[in-house]
Amino acid sequence: MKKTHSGEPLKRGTLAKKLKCNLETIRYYENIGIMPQPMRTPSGHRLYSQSDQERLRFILRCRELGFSIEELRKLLSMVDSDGYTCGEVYALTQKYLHSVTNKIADLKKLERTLKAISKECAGGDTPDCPIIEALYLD
Amino acid sequence: MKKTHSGEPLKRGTLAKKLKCNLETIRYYENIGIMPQPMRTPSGHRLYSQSDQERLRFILRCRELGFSIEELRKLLSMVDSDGYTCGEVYALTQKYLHSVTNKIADLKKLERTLKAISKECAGGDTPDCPIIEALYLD
DNA sequence: CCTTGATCCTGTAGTTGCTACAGAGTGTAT
DNA sequence: ATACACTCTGTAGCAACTACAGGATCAAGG
Repeated sequence: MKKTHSGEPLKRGTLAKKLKCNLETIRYYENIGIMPQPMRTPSGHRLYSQSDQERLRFILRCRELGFSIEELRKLLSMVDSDGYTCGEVYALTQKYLHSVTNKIADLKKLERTLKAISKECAGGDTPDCPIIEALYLD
Repeated sequence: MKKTHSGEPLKRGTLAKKLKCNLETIRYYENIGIMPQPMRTPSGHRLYSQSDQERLRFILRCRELGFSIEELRKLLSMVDSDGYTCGEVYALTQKYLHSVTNKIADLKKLERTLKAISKECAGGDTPDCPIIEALYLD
């Protein structure tokens, strides 16, 4: 058992466990170019530095917040160029926030519809369910 | 120009236009077995009967409501067996309604987070955006 | 030192729910 | 007759992963 100092480079599996993501996801992010090619041990195993780890955490957080990979790419290119301004990031975030707000509205409408069509139906043993009818008929 | 009586079987393209879905989607639903194999003209063109049309509309509506294909399969198998009870349909609907309600809650949380991290940021010309920092740092 | 089992490597195929082609065969309007 | 729209088939592509196969390498126990 090796003692792990924090700040030490980690292998793929260890990093995946630490950040609670799938092992293959990390390689996937490398393939699509949003994670850098990490250092390798002499035998070819990947080694993720502290800053690699931070970048992955950033990516995972953004994904968790629901940013698409393309939106993430934009965000990352701002970060990478180090030439972003607050305004640019704000604009991207607001645009995304907007889509989230819209999605909520859509889902609420859907919720209302589902509640409405299932209200008639107490869930008894009878066939001729009003839910099916609501969906099936004109 | 041929006069179209309502109730007449339609070809794929016409049905797609009528129900406002993509042409290929109909064939896809046939391939995965949720639409029946329709009649064919002597030369092999698909012809959709009135009941085919109703079934497709049912499918499209359920999809629009966000039911997954698997959930839809269950719903359809109930309809097809004609042996469903109100209770079964109700259970499926409630389960799905639950997932919708959860999704709304998740998105609202996300909305709050996005608003919170973008509040600090007025959108000026300065680098060092608090949004990036909120996502990047520990 | 050697073996065993965990971990790593690569490339590729599968997932969901479509959508879009290519290349060939029809249908229809003028 | 010819042009053009439509249809047919199988297959490939999309997002964003996830899972595999078949092989190399590493770490720990005996």
